[in-house]
Amino acid sequence: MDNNERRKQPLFPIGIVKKLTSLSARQIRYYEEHKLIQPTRTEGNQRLFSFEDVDRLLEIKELIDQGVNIAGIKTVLGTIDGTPPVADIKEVEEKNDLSDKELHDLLQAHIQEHIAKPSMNNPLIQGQLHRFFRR
DNA sequence: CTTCTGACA
DNA sequence: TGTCAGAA
Repeated sequence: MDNNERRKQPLFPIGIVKKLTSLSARQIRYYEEHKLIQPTRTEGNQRLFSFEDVDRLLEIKELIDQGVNIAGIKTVLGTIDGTPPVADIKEVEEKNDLSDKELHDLLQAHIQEHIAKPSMNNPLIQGQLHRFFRR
């Protein structure tokens, strides 16, 4: 059993994750709905999070604290089921109040043309995010 | 007692 | 996002 496997092991319930991330259960469930994380379930339908999930939630929290909204977070971290991180977001510079879908579609179109490096934490991205994805 | 889903004075 | 209800 390698370390990567350990990181994916479903281990803790939402109560523990709340303490580990300082996020509310409401937020944690909300981020799951938006495919930012993918905790497994127990037989009783209870969520079980892995170290990997906690790490992602920590990254999400950082962005939330920086004032980045869901759309912005998806742009930086990408979703669990596909959407990779994006780098260039100049295209949305003027548009500041896009809905998640509009922004998603706009970014997807952009990705088609300028295939960017899926960097988990591109300094250039984070530096501009607060300007384009302010709540 | 803890967590889950759905809903909104 | 918080919080309440009703169920598991």
